[in-house]
Amino acid sequence: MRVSTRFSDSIHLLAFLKIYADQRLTSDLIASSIETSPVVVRRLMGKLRQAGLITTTPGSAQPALAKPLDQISLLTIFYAVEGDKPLFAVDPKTNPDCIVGGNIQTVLQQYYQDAQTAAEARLAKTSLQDIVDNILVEQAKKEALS
Amino acid sequence: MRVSTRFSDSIHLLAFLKIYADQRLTSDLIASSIETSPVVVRRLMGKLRQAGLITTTPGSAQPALAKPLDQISLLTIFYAVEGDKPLFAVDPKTNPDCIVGGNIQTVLQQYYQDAQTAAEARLAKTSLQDIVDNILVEQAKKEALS
DNA sequence: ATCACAGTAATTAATCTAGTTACAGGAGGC
DNA sequence: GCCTCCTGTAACTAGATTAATTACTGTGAT
Repeated sequence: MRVSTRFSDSIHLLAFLKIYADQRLTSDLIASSIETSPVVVRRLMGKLRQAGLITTTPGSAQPALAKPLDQISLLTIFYAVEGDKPLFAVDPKTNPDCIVGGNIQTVLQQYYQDAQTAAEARLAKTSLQDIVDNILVEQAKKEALS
Repeated sequence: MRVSTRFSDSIHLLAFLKIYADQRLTSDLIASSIETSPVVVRRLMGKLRQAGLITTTPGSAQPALAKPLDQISLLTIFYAVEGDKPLFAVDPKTNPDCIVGGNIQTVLQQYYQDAQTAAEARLAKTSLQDIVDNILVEQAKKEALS
């Protein structure tokens, strides 16, 4: 698994805050939707809070989105919870006395960065609003069938 | 680390086969350039052979590229050694009875795939020829300075 | 004061990667 | 044939990362 489910779970969490805004948003309730533990949820919320995406109140179950949905992109969320690690890793330890080993890192770095940037540009195009909209559409489809 | 150094090391290995084609290409020699063990090199070569990128002879140190350099893209190599796993993981276990948990996987799947496809398109644009050319250019720069 | 909850550290278990050891079998020289 | 060097692989080990769990401190509301 390349990128941990932290990213996926964080999107889930933020969408949950919006769609169930009328509920008491305890970490327990959120955890039951993600099917994880409340501690994992609180840790995720900690990262999202540090990134300025949500506000929380210690002791009180009232997390809230800090920005409008359409101003939170998937890329913003990605950086909040996973952004410190590159998607593609360059082997940092190769033989500097070899023509290949001595130059491969420099060469790969640029191509890897290009590929990562292309993926990030895609993530930047999608907002949490798109995610929430799509979730509601999918839900409506299900209900139409039942 | 998202993508293991297998990818990076495989590119290294293939470039090495080209640049040092005049040497006895034992797994030991290649390993000394990547700074890993000969077994790791032979395992990588196994995957590259299965993918049709190189030919090898059991018992004899003569691995060779199976295609022209410009017909091997970074994407081909990526698939050969890492291609079975997505770059972004969707949490497979969420609560189906929740509007978010029940639909998030379907929704994220598409966006994740788009991001991965964008990265892959970038990798497809670069060939092993580009890598080898760049390595030789970098090496020439170093030699010019000394 | 009490109760429900957030925030967070520490530990555990599962998974993945890379490295190592070990060994079976092919290639080629003698 | 036999010896040596090599590939191909399996099995095991060590380290890193993730997610889950336990346990605790401290806040907010009643």
